[in-house]
Amino acid sequence: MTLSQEDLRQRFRICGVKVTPQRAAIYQALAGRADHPTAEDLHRQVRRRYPMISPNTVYYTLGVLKEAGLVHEVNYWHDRARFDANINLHHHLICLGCRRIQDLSDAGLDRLRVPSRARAGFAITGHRVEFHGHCAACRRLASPSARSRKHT
Amino acid sequence: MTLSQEDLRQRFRICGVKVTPQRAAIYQALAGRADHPTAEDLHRQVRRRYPMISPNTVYYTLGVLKEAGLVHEVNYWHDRARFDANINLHHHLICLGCRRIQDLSDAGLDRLRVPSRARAGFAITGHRVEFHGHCAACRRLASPSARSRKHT
DNA sequence: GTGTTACATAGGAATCATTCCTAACAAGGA
DNA sequence: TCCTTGTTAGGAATGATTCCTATGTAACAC
Repeated sequence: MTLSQEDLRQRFRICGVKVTPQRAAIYQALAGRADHPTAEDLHRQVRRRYPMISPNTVYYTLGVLKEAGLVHEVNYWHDRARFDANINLHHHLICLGCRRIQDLSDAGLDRLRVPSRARAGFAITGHRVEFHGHCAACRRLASPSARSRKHT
Repeated sequence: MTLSQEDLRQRFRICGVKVTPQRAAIYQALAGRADHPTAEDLHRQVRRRYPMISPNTVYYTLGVLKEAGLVHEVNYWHDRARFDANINLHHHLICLGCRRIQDLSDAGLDRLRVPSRARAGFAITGHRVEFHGHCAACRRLASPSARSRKHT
């Protein structure tokens, strides 16, 4: 899903993000893919057009775009593995403030189904719902600046 | 939720995992917490009892327990950040074989709610559903050994 | 036009979670 | 007791990401 240069400029302008050739290339590369590439994937791809582009610029740019809401990071907290001894089906409340993860059990959520035509040959073995928001403690602080700059 | 030593032994035996003091301590530490600690968190905690325990042992043990199904890793693919230019609410089909992530749009899933009493003061701002399974391509391979040893 | 400011970029070093490698160790069976 | 196999600790290696810094560049005054 490639964008016209003009659409891209406008989209960036609305979000207050300066347009540069590198940024446009990174965004276009991401928008043109149906999967969910890593920074390295994007770097490899963009490098074909801009051989001098550094991984650094890709990371920096993705940070800027994320901050501006133009792109999303698919996997929150990719930075460290987190473990759980509760192996029963359950779901998670993820606090965007303190990054803590609480368990949530809900029979309704356990029963989710999606129409098979939407799954395109995908054989589903399990699922999990994650809710994002702010826990009681973080809401009490009520300071918007408390939202960590990292990871959304 | 601490376990009696006997319960733990039995649980491990059922899954074919050898019991050692370190393993018991790591599992108990994990089972005793309501949040979802990292390997480092667990190491710090277990170290109070076993000052000589190495981070390495914690990683190795968590790997063994995960393999045996005694613990779960909460965040799949924590190892790399993955990005998405599609900022509309949508959900994901995650292939456990090739680790690819497909988008899934479904109005029903967009409307999920959980009973407020289950949320315990948590203010929800968004949610996302992830389905795990095997994509058409990986099913065609149909080789159970294709499931990567890493990351479940 | 020139200076100033602010942000972009590239390159290299640094960080840090995780894995790899290896040697010492422990338990169970022959 | 010897062998085998899996466990542990320590240290080195890896690799994604961040930090630091110098240079580049665009906009904006002066």
